[in-house]
Amino acid sequence: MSREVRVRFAPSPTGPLHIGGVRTALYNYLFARRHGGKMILRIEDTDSQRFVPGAEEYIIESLRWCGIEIDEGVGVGGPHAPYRQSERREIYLKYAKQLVEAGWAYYAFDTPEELDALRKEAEEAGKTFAYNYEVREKLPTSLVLSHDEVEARIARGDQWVVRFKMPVDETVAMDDLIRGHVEVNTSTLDDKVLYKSADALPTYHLANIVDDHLMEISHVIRGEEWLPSLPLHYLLYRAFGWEDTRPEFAHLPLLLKPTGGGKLSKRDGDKMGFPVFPLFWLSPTGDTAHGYREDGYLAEAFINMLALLGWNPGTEQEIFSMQELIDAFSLERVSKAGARFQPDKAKWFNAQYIHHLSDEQLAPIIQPILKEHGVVVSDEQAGRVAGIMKERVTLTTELWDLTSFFFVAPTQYEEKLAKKQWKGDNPAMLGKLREVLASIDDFSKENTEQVVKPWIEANGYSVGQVMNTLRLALVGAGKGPGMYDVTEFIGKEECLKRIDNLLSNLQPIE
RNA sequence: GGCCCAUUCGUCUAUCGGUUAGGACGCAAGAUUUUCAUUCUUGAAAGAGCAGUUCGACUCUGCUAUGGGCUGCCA
Repeated sequence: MSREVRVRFAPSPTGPLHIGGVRTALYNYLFARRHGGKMILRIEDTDSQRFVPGAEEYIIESLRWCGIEIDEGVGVGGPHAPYRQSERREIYLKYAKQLVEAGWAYYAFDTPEELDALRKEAEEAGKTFAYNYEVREKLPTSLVLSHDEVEARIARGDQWVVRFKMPVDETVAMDDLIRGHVEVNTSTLDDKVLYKSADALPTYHLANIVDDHLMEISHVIRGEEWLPSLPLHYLLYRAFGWEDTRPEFAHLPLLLKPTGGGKLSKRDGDKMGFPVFPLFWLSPTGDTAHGYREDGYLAEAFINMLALLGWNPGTEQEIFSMQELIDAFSLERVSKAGARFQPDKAKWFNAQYIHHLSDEQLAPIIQPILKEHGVVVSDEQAGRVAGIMKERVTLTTELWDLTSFFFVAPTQYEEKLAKKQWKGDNPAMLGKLREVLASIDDFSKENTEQVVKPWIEANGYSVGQVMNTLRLALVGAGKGPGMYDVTEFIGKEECLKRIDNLLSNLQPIE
């Protein structure tokens, strides 16, 4: 009885995919994988006005980065190709006509300008204009025009649209996998446009139902903003006679702004200082937007964070690999209420992931950053440095500031630390420490510590005093790992050089 | 305005009629520490309101309030 699970992610290429869209794609993907089904990518480019070049490529690259694999669709092909709606035009016209012939839809000849005027008029009268059963027979449609007149108008090139003839006073009973049973009376609905002659393309509603049917989609998992059009979609399945294979629906809660009201929008990111897009975006008009990838997030952490925004496993586990998400995912555990997006939590997830990376995994992440700053070292060395510092990394973009002193001697000294350490006996003490270090042959951190520690005690210094003065010389600032990690990595020669630098370049404070 | 959806700590959430309402982020305090971090411990912090149903409601029902979505020849 249960058929093959086939889900689709169907974005419209009107700009970069934002994280709400990524989450929708992710839930579709998890559901498909969980049930051994197929994930389809369909591009819904039925709005010729809002098409943005590059958006489709951006969407595909984003999904790839996130690890969301497409089984069938744009970029991969498949048995139902083409998967771009603009390449399926003839299909929709045929179905639109079928609906008109069966009496489920009609031609309407109003112009957009005329409708705008009607809306304005209604608004001034304190009402809302709705193109519905109350007004459709007063407007120039095939419902009132003679057959010949309709034919003549079409033949002479008048612009027309096909509208759905919404039934009057009927209850549509629907079931949603997340929200349960929902009922709506059709009299509250209007006659939606299904097809427009102006660009010979369908609107979302028609294209969506036709393609989901043709592509044998079993489950439609999409954002809650589509819930209001679900009755229309149910009715369309009925009008086409496809009710027996109508997919099941699941409407996901929306992602809300971190503060204030409303759903997360594309502009929030730069305004509030966090990315709303997976990848950096450069629009054809030159506008740019931050992306998680370029801002230093790991795809796995990003996905983990997104997965838990609106879904939870019912256990206290928080860190999930993609495979673990697949194994644990179910639509029943998706919450109903909108989820406020929390940038801080995204950072926390990222830090967790970075902390658990091995030196070998860290190397390819830090290498490009080092190269950018002209540092050429082996993967082994790069990984080692990243490994030493990873516990204080939240975003990979911080890696350079955190590790630069391993490769580059300080050129200036942090005032706060200098004030605290570069006074009293400390300059003299550092001079003596230099001699001690100069006498050491094995600069491994264990050995250095073995030599220096007794020396500190024997001379009555405190560990903090010695280490922080040394830190001033080697790092130049009050940050970084244990000093023996630093001495070992930079080596004896560099170590002594940096001490000499400090000794000869900075006047003691006081 | 109309229609629809939702409502547990500041935020993400657990709970599916009987719990000291649990966890996580963030916040605060303490411990560790060689700086910065990390880590650990502890703490503050919640059932929108009002009626019902019930021996008993966070959980079920209704109303109100609040939030959100839709109301385009956009998706």
